[in-house]
Amino acid sequence: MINIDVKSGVPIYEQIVEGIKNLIIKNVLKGDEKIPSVRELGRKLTINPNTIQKAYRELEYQGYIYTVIGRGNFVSNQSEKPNGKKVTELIDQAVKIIEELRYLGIDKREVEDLISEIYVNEAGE
Amino acid sequence: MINIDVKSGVPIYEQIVEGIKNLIIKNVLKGDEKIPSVRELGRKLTINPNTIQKAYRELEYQGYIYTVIGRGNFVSNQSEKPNGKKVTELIDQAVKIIEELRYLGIDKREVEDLISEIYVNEAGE
Amino acid sequence: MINIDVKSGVPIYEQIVEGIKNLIIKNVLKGDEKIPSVRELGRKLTINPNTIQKAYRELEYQGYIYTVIGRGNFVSNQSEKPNGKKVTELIDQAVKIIEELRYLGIDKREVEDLISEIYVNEAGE
Amino acid sequence: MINIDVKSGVPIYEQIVEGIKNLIIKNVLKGDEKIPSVRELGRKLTINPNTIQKAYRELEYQGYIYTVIGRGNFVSNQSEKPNGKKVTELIDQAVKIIEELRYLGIDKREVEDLISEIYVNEAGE
DNA sequence: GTGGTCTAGACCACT
DNA sequence: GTGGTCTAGACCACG
Repeated sequence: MINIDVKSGVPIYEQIVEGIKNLIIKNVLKGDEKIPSVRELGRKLTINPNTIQKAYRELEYQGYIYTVIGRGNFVSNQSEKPNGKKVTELIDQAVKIIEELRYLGIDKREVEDLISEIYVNEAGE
Repeated sequence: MINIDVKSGVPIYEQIVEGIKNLIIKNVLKGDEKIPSVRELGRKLTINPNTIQKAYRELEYQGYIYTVIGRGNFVSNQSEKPNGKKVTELIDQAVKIIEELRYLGIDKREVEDLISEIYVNEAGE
Repeated sequence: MINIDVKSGVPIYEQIVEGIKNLIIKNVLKGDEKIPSVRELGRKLTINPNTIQKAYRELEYQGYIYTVIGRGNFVSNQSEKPNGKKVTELIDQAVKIIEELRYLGIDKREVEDLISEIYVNEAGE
Repeated sequence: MINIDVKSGVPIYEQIVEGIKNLIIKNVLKGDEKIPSVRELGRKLTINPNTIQKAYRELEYQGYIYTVIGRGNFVSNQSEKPNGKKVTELIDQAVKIIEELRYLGIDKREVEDLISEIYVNEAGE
């Protein structure tokens, strides 16, 4: 379910963070669902469990999962996540990227189409 | 014109890349305009010229500036920039961020307003 | 009467210790009063009796309850509790926390108000 | 400057966090001052640098230090620290401890004396 | 079996 | 030289 590219230069733990976050955002992993144990995922991806754990700890800090010692890691319920600062940061990032796209000749229409595609399933959740 | 924050955790050379790129995108620095020499910028920002050099090499690689040996570094003309891969990457990044914003409860309208703000000056350039 | 939050990261047995200790301190559970059996509390909180057992052993070690084999667990009388080391430890903890509060800008007045609130019912007990 | 007790049961990295935090709170380490590198402190305390780093990362999360890659770790300026949630948590902890002290027979006067001792140097900073 | 901590040792990126 | 990442392997606490 998660693809790791060790040659990409992106830290492995970060790829795992992005991968799991993506599964949560796409609603493949749902609230209170158990995610693989550090050892299990380590075996599957042939990655050291410590690296997985670093990823899981980061996900916990960001509010996407919670840990129950002795039982495993679970997806947080969205409603419990604190937003605020996080949203502001994301918006700043989005603005920077869209400004660059604009500079490179992508016009408003194309960007709006992108947005529409992302929000297309809005009713369906 | 460029603000460096050593405490941010972002590598200094990368902050310089982003800073200059931003000036180019915002059209403060125009095509074929000369940008400061590595030594000059190093003095101004009290940063090691090697770090500036690294940033300039990265900007050149990304197609934002070109170097004339013995004369200095200059802003590329937009038309000369290769798009393709770069645009695709940026779009991927944008999609990921907007998906996350959507997950965090930001609705379509708010994102569209953002886009409109960025593209507001489109005619005027 | 005791709230367990498995997501908090605090071991469950420790939450039970704190919960019961709190009921004793707040005088909800009084000296020589019987507390629920490990099985009974386990059923109520849907927690493994072994975990409750561990909590009770810890409470007994700390002097808050005593066990009569075959009869159950009972709240100790305050006068029977050994102080000394325990009090010293608690004071050390309190000092550390208040020093940190001071560093974070909380002034003496605010801390004193806190104390007053806690000791407000002193006469009435 | 920091005493580590490997037999205490308290994780080493946590003892380091507490130790450094204490030096900062007591103003022994001042704003923007460099703290020992992970390797240096590791050598001094004969502890693995990875463990030191874990402690430093935690201190960074808590806002007590900041890291400049390639240069080292530095004490944050107090004014830059965000408070809010942290203060509330500390107050909750303080209340619990003082309630327990009260139960164990420590009277209001003794606790107030403690506060006065902690705040005695207030003018001197 | 689960996560949490720790060590030893290695390699890389940043300045 | 500094921090950042990663591995391999070990031991402990929790439930």
